[in-house]
Amino acid sequence: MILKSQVEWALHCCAILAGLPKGRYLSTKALAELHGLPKEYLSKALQSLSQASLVETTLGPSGGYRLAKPPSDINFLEIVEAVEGKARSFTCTNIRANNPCRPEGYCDSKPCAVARIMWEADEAWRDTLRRVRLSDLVGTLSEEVPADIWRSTFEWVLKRAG
Amino acid sequence: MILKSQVEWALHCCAILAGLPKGRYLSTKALAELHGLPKEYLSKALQSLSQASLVETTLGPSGGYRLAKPPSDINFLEIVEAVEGKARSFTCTNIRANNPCRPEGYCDSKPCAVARIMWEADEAWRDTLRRVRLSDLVGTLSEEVPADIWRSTFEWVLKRAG
DNA sequence: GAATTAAGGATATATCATATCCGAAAACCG
DNA sequence: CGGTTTTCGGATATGATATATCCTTAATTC
Ligand code: FES
Ligand code: FES
Repeated sequence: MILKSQVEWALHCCAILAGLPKGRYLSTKALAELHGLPKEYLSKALQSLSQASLVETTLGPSGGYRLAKPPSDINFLEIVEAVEGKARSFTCTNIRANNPCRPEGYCDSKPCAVARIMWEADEAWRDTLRRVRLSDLVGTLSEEVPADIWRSTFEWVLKRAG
Repeated sequence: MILKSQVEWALHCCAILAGLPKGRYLSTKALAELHGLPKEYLSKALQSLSQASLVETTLGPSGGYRLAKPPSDINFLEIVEAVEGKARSFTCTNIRANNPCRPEGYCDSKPCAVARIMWEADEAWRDTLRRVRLSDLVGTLSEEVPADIWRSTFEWVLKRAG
């Protein structure tokens, strides 16, 4: 069970977009160059964010992506689910129904106890991600990333933002 | 990100093994038949449990598997990790290092804030699984599974336990 | 000695992640 | 208007992993 690398890409891209001045857009090309990623494939991740209404786009030169909501209104789970899907990590194939001792046509009233526990763990994972806002991440990064790198990065970004 | 179906198989098999009388073994063949699973492939999952020292085996006719510890000493996480591996679900490929604004040879002092949050969520998932013991599962099942099915299942099992 | 079993290696297949390419439509710019 | 730049979606190729089967070996029972 391994998350796709798109998750890392999407989260980092959102962190950059969160630092854009109001109304400006940043292109896939710039985001790919900044993170050293394949432009075409990163584009798929950004499309997922777009379909989830987390980012807005505009076409043409000076086009690209910007956040659709303020960073304090976006949490980690939304971003992760946008690229990874909302499906639970554990899927029950109902193997208990294969028990030869069951009466013919017996129907379970509840989901299996095993599945319920696995889903509870899944929910704990989602809860943790739901509690972290994109603005929290930006706050942490601005403290931890050395000031000169932080500043020059956004200079680099602004030079390319349409 | 999806767990393998072996996880469901392993958990259900452990629940059955937990109900075996002390010292008895149950074969792969019986476990596969009881759950309607491919014997050869289920065998791989049981081998994983064996390598994790969760179950013990013996060869020959009347051989098979039994728990290596009492059900109250085995938690869900041990079983899940035995078949699924202990690797974290999020892997950081350190894309921040590709930032062209970084000074040559700059070295990060901490793991990336993004990765730390994803790992925290992963840990919440593991914590939930760690807190549920195999004996808890057996307790729940014995309450929820209709008494006649529960009883006839273990009669079925005992008939095949070596 | 014959039958049964777990263990492990080799292999085949299906599904999914990763990656690239192309054409269409929209926006900007001269 | 025409050329350029951009997102978007579809098609396709490749690699890794999950799923599944087969076969050999060694241990155990009878
Ligand atoms: S039958 Fe699917 S988890 Fe129990
Ligand atoms: S560089 Fe990997 S999560 Fe930030």
